[in-house]
Amino acid sequence: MATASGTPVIIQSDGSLLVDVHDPGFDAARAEISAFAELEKSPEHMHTYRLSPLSLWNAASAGIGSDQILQILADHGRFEVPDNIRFFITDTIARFGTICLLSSPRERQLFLDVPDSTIRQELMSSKRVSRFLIPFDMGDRAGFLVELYDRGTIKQELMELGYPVKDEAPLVDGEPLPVTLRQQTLANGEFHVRDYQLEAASAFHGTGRPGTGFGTVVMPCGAGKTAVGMKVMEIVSANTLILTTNVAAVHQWIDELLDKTELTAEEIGEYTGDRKEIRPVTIATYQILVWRPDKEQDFPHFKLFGERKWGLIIYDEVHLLPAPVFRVTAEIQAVRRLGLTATLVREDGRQADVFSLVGPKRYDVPWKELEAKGWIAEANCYEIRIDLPEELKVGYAVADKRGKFRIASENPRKTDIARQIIANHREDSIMVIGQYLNQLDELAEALSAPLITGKTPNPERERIYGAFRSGDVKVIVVSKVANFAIDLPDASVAIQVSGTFGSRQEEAQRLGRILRPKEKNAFFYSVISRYTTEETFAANRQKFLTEQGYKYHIELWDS
DNA sequence: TAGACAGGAA
DNA sequence: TGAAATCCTGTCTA
Repeated sequence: MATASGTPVIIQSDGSLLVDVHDPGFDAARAEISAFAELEKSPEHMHTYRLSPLSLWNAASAGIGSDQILQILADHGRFEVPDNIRFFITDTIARFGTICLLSSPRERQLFLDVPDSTIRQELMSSKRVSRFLIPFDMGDRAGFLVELYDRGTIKQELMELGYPVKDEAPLVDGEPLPVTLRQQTLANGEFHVRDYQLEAASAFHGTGRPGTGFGTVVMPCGAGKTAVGMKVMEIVSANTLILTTNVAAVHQWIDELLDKTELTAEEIGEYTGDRKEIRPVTIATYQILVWRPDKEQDFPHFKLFGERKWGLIIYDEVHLLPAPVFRVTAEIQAVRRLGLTATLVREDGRQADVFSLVGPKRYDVPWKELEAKGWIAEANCYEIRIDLPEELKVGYAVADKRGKFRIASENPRKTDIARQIIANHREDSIMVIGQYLNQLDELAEALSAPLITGKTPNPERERIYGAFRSGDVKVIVVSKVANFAIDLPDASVAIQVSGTFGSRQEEAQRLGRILRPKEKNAFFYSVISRYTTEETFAANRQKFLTEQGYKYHIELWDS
């Protein structure tokens, strides 16, 4: 048995990893095991990670082998790795690569290389998979022929069966288009792609190695995912389709491309509700793609994918990729695909589809590392727990689940707390974020701060943003627009008074909002009603940040 | 041609 | 679990 210090990980035979937060080896262990395990729970003393097939396959596709994983577990493990886990890891990792997709001598068909005859039989006896397969021997290799257009679907189906396909079939280059990054931008002077952004871009492209050129890059908000995208565009230098979540993001991509690449305005097209330009570089929203006149009909804008010979498709915020777009994505597996995201977690559980159809995780960088290097601000996270006022307690007790959450969220004492926090940050720009419009109305009134919601007309928003940016206004109150609006100015303090039911994404995004002014420390306060359902959901929301190494300071305040 | 607004969708 | 925001299209007005 190893020594007591520096061995924070307890590996259990159910596939969970318990990690002791107080062990001196905690930080080192967390950094290493997060490459192949997902954080499940993170209460104060003991964090739980889980080994899943997907978490292991992401590691495998990044070139991490089972020997290396077992070594890491041996190094940090307090006890020996249970036998079944040892087998689970070796077997699971070995599955990645047992089936490969290669080019075949036949035009319009690919070769599925399945060396193991038992697996070949298993595939043939599966109804869902066998209809795509034509038994075929390529030289001395046994396997199947697959139609080119089934490339994505077959990967999806095999993943379902527990066989992630290593896709090494060639990609098409698309219509060439020279893309050159500027050293000197029009707006801000010098422009350098940061070292980690370069690493991400080359991890994605792998200098043309088979099996690369598609995949996902995971990076926090504010770390410059756009720069990674532009670097990849430069490497690929072909017609590019960029898909984003909203019109503001479309405009931001266009502005960035004009500012930081030699592309001209004539080469860049906007494909949204407003305009339908299709140019060598085209930026579209997901929503226009999934729009259709009615449920019976097909998606008319899917034709965008066939309008040009795209050499690269960039999926911005790939964790929000709508389900129907997966269908098209399945059909365009020969095109290079880059997914960009701050988190691979999808609340709809379609992580496996992202893996199969966009590609495995090629690169991620821990927030804490960027913070240490000074690229994003240092964050202090506080959870402040307050009591429900006596007069609301009875109402709370008799309310149903959603009623409880709402009462707890709208706890009127939060106003006072917000006021106190603001008083402690006289010099800072402060954003108060919440989810219920009534509550925000009252808060804005009480704090005499401007309020921005979805209904706020654009000119009004601009005016408030301007005042906030210049420092004339120190405090603004914002609704869920904060989750979407990318033109929102930076703040260094955020006070969250209510949030969505346990959405990890949302918490991450909101913290990301305040990490940008890197010369200042950032403060993130989450105000929670004590002894209510809100505590449970808040705990879930925090999971993602704890996974990234942030520590929440929990404080009890009474007003 | 641009905007404002209503209605539906996911 | 529910509320809110967004986007798209179509229509009307100037």
